[in-house]
Amino acid sequence: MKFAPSQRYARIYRVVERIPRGRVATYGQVASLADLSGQARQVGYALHSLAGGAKIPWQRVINRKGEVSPRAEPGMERVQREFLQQEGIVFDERGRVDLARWQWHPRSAPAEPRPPVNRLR
DNA sequence: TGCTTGACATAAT
DNA sequence: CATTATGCCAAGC
Repeated sequence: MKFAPSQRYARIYRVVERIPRGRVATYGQVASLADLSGQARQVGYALHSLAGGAKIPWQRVINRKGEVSPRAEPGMERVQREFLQQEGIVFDERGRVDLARWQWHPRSAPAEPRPPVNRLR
């Protein structure tokens, strides 16, 4: 499905807003949920254009490897990690999040292949 | 207008 | 694992 540029960002923001506290989603996942599958890059671009005053929980979107994506401003990367840690998300010694454990799985989402969930902690 | 970049993802090597 | 190539498309120059 293709959408007008103006609607693309709106759809992305709508999805990101639904990510609950203490969970994360990947760029590709957000793209899919916004009916923009395959356009993960646009998600990052959309969030980049916020980077400031918005009420959108941009910090909950990370990349597929479970890491906070590197930015132009190195400081922001650290800020994002701290935000997530405040929400209770745990980073391993390599600075990565275990997606199997922390990734958001919306119930109404179209089936997406995911690894078995380890409910330890 | 056309070319290059970039908060990405995936498959191939 | 890491590197490379390709698809995506909005912004910036």
